[in-house]
Amino acid sequence: MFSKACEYGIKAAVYIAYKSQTGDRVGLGEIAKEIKSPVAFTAKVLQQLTRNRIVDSVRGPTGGFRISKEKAQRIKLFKIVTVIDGDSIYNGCGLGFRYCDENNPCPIHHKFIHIRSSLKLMLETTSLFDLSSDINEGIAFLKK
Amino acid sequence: MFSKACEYGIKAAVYIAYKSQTGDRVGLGEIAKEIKSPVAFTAKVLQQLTRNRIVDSVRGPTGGFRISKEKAQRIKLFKIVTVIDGDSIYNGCGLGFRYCDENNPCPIHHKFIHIRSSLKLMLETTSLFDLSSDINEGIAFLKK
DNA sequence: AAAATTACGGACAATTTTGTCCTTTATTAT
DNA sequence: ATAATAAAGGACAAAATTGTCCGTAATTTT
Repeated sequence: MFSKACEYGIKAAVYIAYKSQTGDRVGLGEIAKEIKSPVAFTAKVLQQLTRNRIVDSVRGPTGGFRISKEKAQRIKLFKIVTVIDGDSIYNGCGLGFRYCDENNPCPIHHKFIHIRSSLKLMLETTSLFDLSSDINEGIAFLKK
Repeated sequence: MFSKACEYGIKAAVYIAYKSQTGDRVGLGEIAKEIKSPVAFTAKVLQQLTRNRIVDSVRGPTGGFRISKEKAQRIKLFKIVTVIDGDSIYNGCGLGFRYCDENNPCPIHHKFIHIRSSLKLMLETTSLFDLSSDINEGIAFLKK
């Protein structure tokens, strides 16, 4: 479904949002450990998120990553997925055709359209804040 | 969503089902040309479909691939996808966790469960016959 | 000012996926 | 029987994705 990079990106962002509640920043090392991801690779993904202003980073001691509560509420999964994986998951044709639409549908176009739009809607309506709250309340987990 | 191999597999199977209506077999060359896929790579995919008895192949002159009408009605997309890509699309966790379920959900588990199950249902209920009929009637296309 | 810490960024390596080439095997037509 | 045809299958190659290493830049502490 999503690339590994995107999976790490989502997990990292959720963890950062979760830890940012106390106000202080989280370091790369802690993030990678908590979401069980390769450190250097996670660093690359976080760079993407930083460049796209999804997370906010500061170098040096006491530095690290952070996402304000307001931002966590505003940023939706949609944004992260689009930045890392592009729009093909929710916009692309199920069979990979470049030009596939209502007027020129591939064989599975109509079967797929509902699934893709509900996926898109879910991504568009799920905020980092929603997800980090679930971690907070012990409803969801980032490990195991 | 699906791998390239799986996309080619679905297209090839639909085309074979479509051409099998007249009774005669289709060769690899024609299939690859019609679905615009790399010939040798498509051959590998067709071998998988053949080994799993999704299509039926015969070597030598007048040989080629075929799918009987009965089989086209019986074979669902689900089978093809599972054989080529495995079950991770409809069974796997959205964030790639090995153990993610109702009792130990990842942050997006509940958001995803509906999408995954409707994808699975769609794959389970769409037969090759359905798809090839649409080609037949000019409702859907395999090219462009 | 110097040292320590942490993200940034470039280059490189491993793995997986995608794609090619060529020989072998089965089948049919001559 | 022999030649021709078409799929099967193994080995190899290219590209994309995933992952590592190491020096640089920014920031804070001493």
